[in-house]
Amino acid sequence: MSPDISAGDSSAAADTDRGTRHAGIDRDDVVETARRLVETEGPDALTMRKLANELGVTPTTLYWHVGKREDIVAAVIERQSRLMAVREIRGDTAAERIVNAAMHTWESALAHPRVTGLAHTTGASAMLQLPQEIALVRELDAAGLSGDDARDALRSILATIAGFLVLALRRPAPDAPARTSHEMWAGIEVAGVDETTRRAMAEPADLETLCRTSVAALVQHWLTLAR
Amino acid sequence: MSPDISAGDSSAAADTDRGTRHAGIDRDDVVETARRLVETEGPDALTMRKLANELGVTPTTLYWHVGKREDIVAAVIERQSRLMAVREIRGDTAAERIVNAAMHTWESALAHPRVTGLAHTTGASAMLQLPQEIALVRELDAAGLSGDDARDALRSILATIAGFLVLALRRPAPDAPARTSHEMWAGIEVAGVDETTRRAMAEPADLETLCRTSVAALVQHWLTLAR
DNA sequence: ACCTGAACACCGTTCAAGT
DNA sequence: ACCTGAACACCGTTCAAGT
Repeated sequence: MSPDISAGDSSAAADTDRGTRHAGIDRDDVVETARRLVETEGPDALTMRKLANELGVTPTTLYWHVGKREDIVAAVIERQSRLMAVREIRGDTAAERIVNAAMHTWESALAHPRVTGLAHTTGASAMLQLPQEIALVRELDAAGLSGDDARDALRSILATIAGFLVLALRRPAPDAPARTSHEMWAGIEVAGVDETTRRAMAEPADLETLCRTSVAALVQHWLTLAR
Repeated sequence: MSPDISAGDSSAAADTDRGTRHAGIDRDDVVETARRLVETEGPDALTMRKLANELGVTPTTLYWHVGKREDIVAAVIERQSRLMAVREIRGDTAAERIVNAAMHTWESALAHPRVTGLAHTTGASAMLQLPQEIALVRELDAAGLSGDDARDALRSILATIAGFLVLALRRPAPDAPARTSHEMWAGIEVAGVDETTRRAMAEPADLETLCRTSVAALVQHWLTLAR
């Protein structure tokens, strides 16, 4: 759509022979353009031809500068992880600070849903949120959790957040029927379950609140192992 | 690979004019063959041409009997969910029975990793595990959790299990580098983190044990709202 | 060193046509 | 009613060739 060929805000690499046989594109331009493409149009829009078109080059050029699509995806995620700043951690008690640090991964994921989705389908979410993960480990350590206990607590907390993120980032295809859990409960009859319970099941949950509550419960559990 | 054209154990639909212009295929054959294809070769192997080939027909025929690929996927998952029997729930206390019921979703997912993976990428995991979900709600109800509290407890528990399943089902491409969290921790230096902690982070976790522990902690939390 | 053109082996989907 | 053949608009990737 946008005829904007130049690759944005990278400081160096000015207009060296633009328009000649050399496009003047470097690896950084490819990765950043790919990242923007994902962020604005979603993971499916990241095709070699579309990306090449955006840069004003041929798909083959991408292979020379970066590599195959998988490599471009990895580079995009690594770049995005550096763009996501680690926010200041607040809280008076150790538990509060841990929950706060944990919810930072939730927030930064929701702030970039499409890149997060890409990372998720590629199995590279760990790479994307490594900085937040480190910050979280520091808080666990400060609370007296170290070694294997710290690792188990970390994995437990992050797995739970990841599970909620899957639910939160699911953008339903506008036509498709009954995919979410509460939609399915709306259309069934179940024996042995209270009717008010069944109706509650048919309502969507407040995922953010529920995620925080769940994480808090886990933190409370893991802190019993501290010191 | 296998030259087995006939579509297995569906009772009706015998050999009506096999080999003529009518292939004698019906909707059930398509869905079951698709399901087996996913189970043996994974979600990526489910292409219209490959599935048609397996059935000895043309891709277009699939559109007549079932519909587009998305429809076939939905039918496969719905069929698989009926194939997965709900196992008996054990446990002396209410908490034990809830954890046991919850872990049934973990086990049945791991028993069919490829179909689960397909359901996961399609956002249809809820459809796949609806029977186990209902069984779990019955246990929550029996423990004195009903209405909104039961719903929140259910979503919390299932999200956590889903998060762990994502980790457990991730089959790493044989070449790809450092994708998992512990692999990344092996290759970095971090200030402010204990060295023994860092080494612990570089070790993989026992996901099943950790999942059960986490679910148990959540159950303990939610049961405080019971009655 | 950097980039193009053409080609290969795939996809999902549609549509007219056959029996 | 059931199925085929041909075609369209896409994919990722490779490879020889150009400047």
